[in-house]
Amino acid sequence: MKYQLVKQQPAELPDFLQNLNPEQRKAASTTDGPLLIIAGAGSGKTRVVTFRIAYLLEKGVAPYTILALTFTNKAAQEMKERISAMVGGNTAGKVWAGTFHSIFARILRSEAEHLGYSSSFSIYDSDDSLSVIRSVMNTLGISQQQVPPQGVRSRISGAKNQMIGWQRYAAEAANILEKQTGQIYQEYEKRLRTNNSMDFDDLLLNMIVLLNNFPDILKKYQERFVYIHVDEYQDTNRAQYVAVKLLASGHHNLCVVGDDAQSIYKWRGADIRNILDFQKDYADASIVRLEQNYRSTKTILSAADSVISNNRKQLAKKLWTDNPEGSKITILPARDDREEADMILSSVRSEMNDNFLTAKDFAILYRTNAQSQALEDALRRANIPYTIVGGMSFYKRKEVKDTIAYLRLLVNPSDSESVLRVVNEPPRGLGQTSIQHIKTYADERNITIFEAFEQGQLIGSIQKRAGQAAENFTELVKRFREVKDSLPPAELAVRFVEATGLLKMFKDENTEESLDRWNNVQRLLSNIVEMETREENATLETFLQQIALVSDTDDTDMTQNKIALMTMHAAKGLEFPVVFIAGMEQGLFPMGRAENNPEEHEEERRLFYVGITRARTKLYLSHAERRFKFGELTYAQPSKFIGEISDHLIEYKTGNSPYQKPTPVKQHVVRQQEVKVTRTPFFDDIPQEESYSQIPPEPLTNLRVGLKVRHAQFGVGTIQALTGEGAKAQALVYFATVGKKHLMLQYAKLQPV
DNA sequence: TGGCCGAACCTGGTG
DNA sequence: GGTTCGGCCA
Repeated sequence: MKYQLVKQQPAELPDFLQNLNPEQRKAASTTDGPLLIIAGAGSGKTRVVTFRIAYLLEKGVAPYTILALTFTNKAAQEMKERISAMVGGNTAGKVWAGTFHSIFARILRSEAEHLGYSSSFSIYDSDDSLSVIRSVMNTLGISQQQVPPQGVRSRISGAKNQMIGWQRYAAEAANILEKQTGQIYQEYEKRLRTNNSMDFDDLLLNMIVLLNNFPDILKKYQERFVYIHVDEYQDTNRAQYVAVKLLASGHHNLCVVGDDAQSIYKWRGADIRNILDFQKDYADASIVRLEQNYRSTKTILSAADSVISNNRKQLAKKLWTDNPEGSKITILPARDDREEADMILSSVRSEMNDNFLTAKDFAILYRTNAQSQALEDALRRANIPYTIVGGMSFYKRKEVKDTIAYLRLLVNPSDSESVLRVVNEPPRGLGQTSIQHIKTYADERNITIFEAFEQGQLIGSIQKRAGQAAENFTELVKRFREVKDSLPPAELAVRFVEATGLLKMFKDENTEESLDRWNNVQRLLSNIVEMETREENATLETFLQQIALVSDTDDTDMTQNKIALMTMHAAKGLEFPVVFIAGMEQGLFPMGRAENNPEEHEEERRLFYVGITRARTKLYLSHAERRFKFGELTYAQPSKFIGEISDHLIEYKTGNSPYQKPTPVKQHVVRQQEVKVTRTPFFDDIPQEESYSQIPPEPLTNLRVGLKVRHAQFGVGTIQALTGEGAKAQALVYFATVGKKHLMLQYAKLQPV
């Protein structure tokens, strides 16, 4: 069988393709024409795509004619690194590999004039969009109580992802809410235009407008991108689908990779039909199925399979593995979120000791970011290193956003959002009233806010002092705009931010919080310095574009020896030896609102499938009888998803918690399955501190499992386990030279390295 | 104008 | 539990 396949393939296939299995090899070497790779979880998808690109490069294809689109920066990063490792950084660096948003932003940046933007357009993130929407609603006199701005934003974004403009949206509006949304949508678009700004959705939409309206440009990019790859194709939305189709209709060499079972982004417009209908769209498409899983044990894979088989819509495929049976899936039933965290930690501890694992071998996954709190507390108390992927983003902090807004002012004078954001930060004596008058003044004369500020003293409706303050502000910005191109970006940014008084304000306030903010601003500024050393022709514009498109999911360093905490969404594409999925409860996972909606319910199930298949050797599922939500104690039943896993794959860890069952809480307000009480009664009843912790105390040394240490005789090794106390304390250390050694700490004198 | 306080929202996930 | 917004007062 193997022989025959080798014979079928032309002999000139490079050696490195021999490292792939027959299907993988077929996928990597089928370079011409449309190709659909259905890649099950853990089937070596990224490997195949990178091998394919390496193969193309090997064949002499020019790197800058290869386009690879991903959804996350992380995926793009990984792809670039792997290609680099195979063909060298020089060639790899020229491949167009990046997220849809970043690649399109790059193209739009250079073609901006065609669309009536300047190339220094700002990119608004969802918070920026939201504040524009709020401001629009104020102008239109639409109450934010009656019409939640968040909902407006998601409806507008949804429309944009379906490529529905405000005209059509307004025309098709079926109820008052949609009519109002249409109104806001129209004004919102106008604002972004005059601000010379695009939101995330515009990056996709404007790309399509560009390709549709300018045949020359379409031709240019169709010719440039000879080989196009799209990762996670099941997650593409309408706009992405159309853009890809336009680009690929030149050379028809479109390779899409995806797994319908891992489609978890319907809520942001992903259309699963894009992958289901690929063969209809591209009649001559080849299809390759990657069904061998190299990641997980048979147990984990069967569990994933038994869960996903409850979904109806699926592409035919059957994952299998040669990996061992592995141990059963362990359920951790906890009384509350705190005990859940402790049970997870004690499992971490015993896995570390029994199987010589270190922190980086573990991931704790959850449905909502809010769940990280209890887990973090426990990890901190136990002194176990951890890292949070995603969550409250550094770039979403107020002080960081303010700094970014200041920097945007230097490059994009039309960006009124940014002007208004920082004009009184630090306080410059320009309150809401004055600003409202200046806005009116600007509207009447059809000038930008910034221009109105420049004429501050001429504005009759505001006080002299406010007018002066407005002018001073513009002077400050203009002073730095003038020197913008003669200073290196980092120096420009540092001096400008210094001059704004933002840093001084935080210093003067001198509270823990304000110093923290000061630090964050410094951290952002040092990012510019870093970029400057990394890229030769770095400008403030490129910096702003880069940070507009990064999320915190991306810049977490997963190589550090830390336990990773993240949502299951953020975990897609990753794998860990041991995975915990926390919060397996009805109403939390699956989420409450998915309960009565079959489609959403199936999406939740696919998310669970993604979560399960992150695990290589061991999976734990935990649930709590009650947990804090919005500062309130809520009760829930274990998730029905647990019941979808075949019984023989599961074992229960019995609740052997030494702490006493708390006295029943008084005054329940019962609604369906949930019981809510206020926080106080429950916590007053039980001792606050570690009395019920199952975690053994930390050894009193600076040594930790996972730590690299030097031994006089054996050299450098890694601590696999620590046992005993005082004079009996022992470490199990793995040395590259001599293998595992049990060492008495009082004699061995291990030095951390 | 700006600071303080309570109310109301939030948390469903990403670029 | 945190954050943001709006109202009230100095």
